[in-house]
Amino acid sequence: LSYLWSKGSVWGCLPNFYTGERNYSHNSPSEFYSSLGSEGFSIGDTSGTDEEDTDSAILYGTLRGSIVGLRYYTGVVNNNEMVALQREPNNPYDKNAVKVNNVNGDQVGHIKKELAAALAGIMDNKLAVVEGVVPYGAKNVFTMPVQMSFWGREENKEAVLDQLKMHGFKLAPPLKEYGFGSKWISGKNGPTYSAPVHAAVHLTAEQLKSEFDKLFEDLKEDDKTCEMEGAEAVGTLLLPHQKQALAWMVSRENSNDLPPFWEERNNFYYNILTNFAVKERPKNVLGGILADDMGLVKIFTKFEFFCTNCVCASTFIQSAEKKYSEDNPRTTLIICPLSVLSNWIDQFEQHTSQDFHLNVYIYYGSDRNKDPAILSDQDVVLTTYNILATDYGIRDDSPLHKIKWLRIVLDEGHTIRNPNAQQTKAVLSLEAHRRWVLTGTPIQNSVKDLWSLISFLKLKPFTDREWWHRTIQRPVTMGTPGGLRRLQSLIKSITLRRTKTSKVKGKPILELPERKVLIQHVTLTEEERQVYQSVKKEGKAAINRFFSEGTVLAHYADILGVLLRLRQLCCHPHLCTNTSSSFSAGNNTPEELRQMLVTKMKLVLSSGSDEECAVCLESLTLPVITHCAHVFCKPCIYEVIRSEQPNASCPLCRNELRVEHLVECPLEEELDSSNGKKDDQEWISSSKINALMHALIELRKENPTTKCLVVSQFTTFLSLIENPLKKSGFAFTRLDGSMAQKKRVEAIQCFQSSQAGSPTIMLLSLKAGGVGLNLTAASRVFLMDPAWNPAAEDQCFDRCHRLGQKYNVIITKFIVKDSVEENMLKIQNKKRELAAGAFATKKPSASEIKQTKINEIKALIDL
DNA sequence: ACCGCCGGGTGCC
DNA sequence: ACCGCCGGGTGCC
Repeated sequence: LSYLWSKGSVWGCLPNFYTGERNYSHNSPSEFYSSLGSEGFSIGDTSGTDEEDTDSAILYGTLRGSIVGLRYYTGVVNNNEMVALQREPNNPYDKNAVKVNNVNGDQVGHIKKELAAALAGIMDNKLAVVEGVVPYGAKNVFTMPVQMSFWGREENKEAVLDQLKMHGFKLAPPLKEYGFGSKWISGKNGPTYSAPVHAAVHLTAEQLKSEFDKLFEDLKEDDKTCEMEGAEAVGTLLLPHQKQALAWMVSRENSNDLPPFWEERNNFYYNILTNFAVKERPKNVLGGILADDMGLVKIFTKFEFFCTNCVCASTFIQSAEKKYSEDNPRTTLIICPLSVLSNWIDQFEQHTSQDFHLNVYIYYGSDRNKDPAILSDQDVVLTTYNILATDYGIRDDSPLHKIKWLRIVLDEGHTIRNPNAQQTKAVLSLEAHRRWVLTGTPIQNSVKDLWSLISFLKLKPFTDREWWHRTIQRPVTMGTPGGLRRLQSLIKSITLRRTKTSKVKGKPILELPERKVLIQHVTLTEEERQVYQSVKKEGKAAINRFFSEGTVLAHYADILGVLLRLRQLCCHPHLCTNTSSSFSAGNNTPEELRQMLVTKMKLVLSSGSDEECAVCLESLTLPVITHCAHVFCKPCIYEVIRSEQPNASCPLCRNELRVEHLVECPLEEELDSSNGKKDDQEWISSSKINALMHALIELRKENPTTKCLVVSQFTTFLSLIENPLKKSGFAFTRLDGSMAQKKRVEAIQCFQSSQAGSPTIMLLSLKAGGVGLNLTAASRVFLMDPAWNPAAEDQCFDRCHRLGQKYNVIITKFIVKDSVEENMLKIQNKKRELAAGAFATKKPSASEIKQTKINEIKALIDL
């Protein structure tokens, strides 16, 4: 039958199939694996094809086949061992070739050609994923049997069965025990049935979520309760749970244990999930995951750890006599989001003493030194995910990828949870002896989120997505018995989890005072209301027009602009100075067009709406704007253009896309929406300022030493608030994103001081500083304007509601009645519900994200 | 004998 | 591979 196949006559209905002209790429098994159902997928495509949706795959059935040509290859397998089936379209003898690899990636043989002819089309068209297990006969010299399972989406099932039938094959119903343990049900297929059953019952999202919550909390931490003193060189006192963490981390870095799921059996090392065996002892991860939601503890612990283990491992302090080399590197690479970079810098500065000094190089900014020799001569190199991805992605000159590091620390490690994001690829291709992940939320949406982290830790065999998926992810999401237990034992062996509610020896490690959130409604004056209503009326009319024209997405930036102006008007009339609307789309000069696009991009970036890149679905790396006014990461959109050439189109609106049309954001400028300050304008108050001042003065009467944070997203608003603070004699300080590092540290120290006369108020911009920012001197927070994302608010509140807070924390949110702010509160609540119930639900596609945003816009402006 | 049968050479895709 | 397949040697009983 195979000749029919290769002539393509049977497949006339499938375009571009086996014409012999197509360029096949050598997909690795994992690439193939992850791309199930993704052929033809394009972002923004609403046809329903879902990227990488391996979760919804069902088992079509199984088929027994044979692996031939064993004697030509070195790869060996055991009975019941899993094998990977991989297409080999460029095989000179048979373009249908399917090769068989063992878990280690060594080739075992090929699928017999008649069967390969049937599989090739199924695999190339991604109609099904075919997985193999060698049931027995592993010692055979020339051939061995292989039990294959076919997985795919429901709608492809018929096509798969048809194609197999055409080649004279028929699937047998699934074997229940497939892929688990060694209990194989006979080698015979028995009678065949026309309708294979689905393999397992799915857990409900709720069940999964509760199982998952338990996953981390149930860990028996017997081995994680030894304490260890910090190195003398670091003269900081450690709390008991910090000492425990330190001891655990040091032991992890010097671990001799077998990695999880490996056992020693008569001089071989067996992986009990895949049944793979090797002679050499598999290395354990030297490192692990610190899933710790206590920002401060985290900062200190990681620093203490760093220094202490440098001493313990004799890799640093006594290093003067030691020769560094590729095998004995010196440098720890720390990668973090930009928002916490300054915390790390602070930490290193604060802990530098005469006795203990680290060479820290901050690999950031356009003048960063790209000489690998310089970098590998540091003790610490600090950089951000964006810098790493930029170096790695666009030009091919990433010095960070030319060095084998002593240790890599990923701060906020969940940043890399998307395996397709540039940042993730850049991180996964770094080399190091020891690896750490710091994250408060190792699992954000589903088990999938863990793969990048596990892969980063180089835990075999999970670095290959096929084995991760077959042994962990699918058993968990399909609710296969034991699946969760597997995941739990994996997590347990490499993770230290401490939360605010964790207990050590029966005692909570942290007892935090209460935290209360109050909402204070504010009514605008008649005058303010008039301005607000007129701007709203105008904006609503424009947005209505966009809806009726169907151009909402094209005017996304304009709409954010309208909402921004309304939010500003709720705070103070002077915030809304940039009233020049960009609705006009006349015949502009290229320079005017460029300026307009830059303005739009800045608007999107500064609107506080947490824009994501629709390609990688992460926050924007090196934002660029297209001619159609959509903003993406530069590496992401370049990739889109490259892969779709010569005629690339915008992932969001399908308009023409060209590299030369992309406009970059002028870098590192302060992205404040309220530019063009008008200092000459006479100061006036506003309803919100009045409400704030009233509250502050009342508070001062009650207790003059109480310290407050006054938080806003608009730094200009903070400036306007300075005036009445001065007039009423308040001592205050200020912290916002535009301040130089030194000034920030000063402001924080000054505010945290308990000395008489120290400032009682800090004007704080919502996103200033990262998780590590410690403002526990404050026990009151006034949030002047609501944020789009409730998590941003919570993170801000946690800056004072954390270890070290002695008083109950009261947070007051000012919300203007009958305004966009009230609607924002509703959306916040929805987001909270969504976040709580979102576990195991599918990640929304780019178009779904935009649709959600459109719905939000409607709700916000009362449409 | 344009067969059958024998036994040696050979062997993935 | 203790197979299948190939192609050369061979040929009544």
